[in-house]
Amino acid sequence: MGLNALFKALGDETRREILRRLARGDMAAGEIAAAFDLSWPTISHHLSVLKEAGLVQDEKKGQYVIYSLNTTVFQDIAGWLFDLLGTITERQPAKKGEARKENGK
Amino acid sequence: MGLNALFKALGDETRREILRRLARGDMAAGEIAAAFDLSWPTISHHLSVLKEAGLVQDEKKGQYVIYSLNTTVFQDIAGWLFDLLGTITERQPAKKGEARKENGK
DNA sequence: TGGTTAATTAGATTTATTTCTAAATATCCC
DNA sequence: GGGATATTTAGAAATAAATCTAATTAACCA
Repeated sequence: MGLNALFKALGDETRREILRRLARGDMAAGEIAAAFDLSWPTISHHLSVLKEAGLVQDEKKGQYVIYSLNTTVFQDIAGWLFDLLGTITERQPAKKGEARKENGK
Repeated sequence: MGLNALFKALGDETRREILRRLARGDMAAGEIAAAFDLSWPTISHHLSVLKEAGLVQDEKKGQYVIYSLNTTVFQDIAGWLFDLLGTITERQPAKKGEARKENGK
């Protein structure tokens, strides 16, 4: 369920904002939490969703947990996008006014 | 909430499969429903989610409702992706082993 | 060791989402 | 018009998601 978790993770404004901040540089969990008007456990939960989706990584550094963006999964998104757009361009465009009735298989 | 609806819509396997089929060509609602092991109302609901997100369009054609992919919103996804990746490349890479402690504002 | 700071886990609550069946609406055709 | 087909709307049930407070775990420090 890679793409599912990925898109679900991205379908939340708070999580996208976390990613935007991590794009500027790595941050500790508490530093991230402080940037939002939400409780720490809530942010902690969002971070775990992002981590499950492969969008971020974490690394324990003493008493801190440093989060960083994992850019490799963006290839999955791009790949999915290209697949879909590729499929579109493959099909022959019907002539204007021509009816399509076949639905292949 | 454009991106929110967009990513949420994409976070469902059934809906992504609908998009994949529409990428091959326009289809009537019933034709789509027939391709899945789900009830018509369920598919109808998924179609409305996709429509809300701007991923598909519909057009009434006699007694049929023909759905088609709306490719323009993919620019939104690509734009969001590029923004994020752009932000990453903007930041100067820290030298190996060097600690980052600033968090900009 | 004991206190303080950092972060997560547990458990509960509220709100969304997915899915169904049944009913309603719209269009076609005779 | 009236029946048949296509699709959506209504309403309900089950599951998942977002959020909170309280409690727990982990690491530092004096």
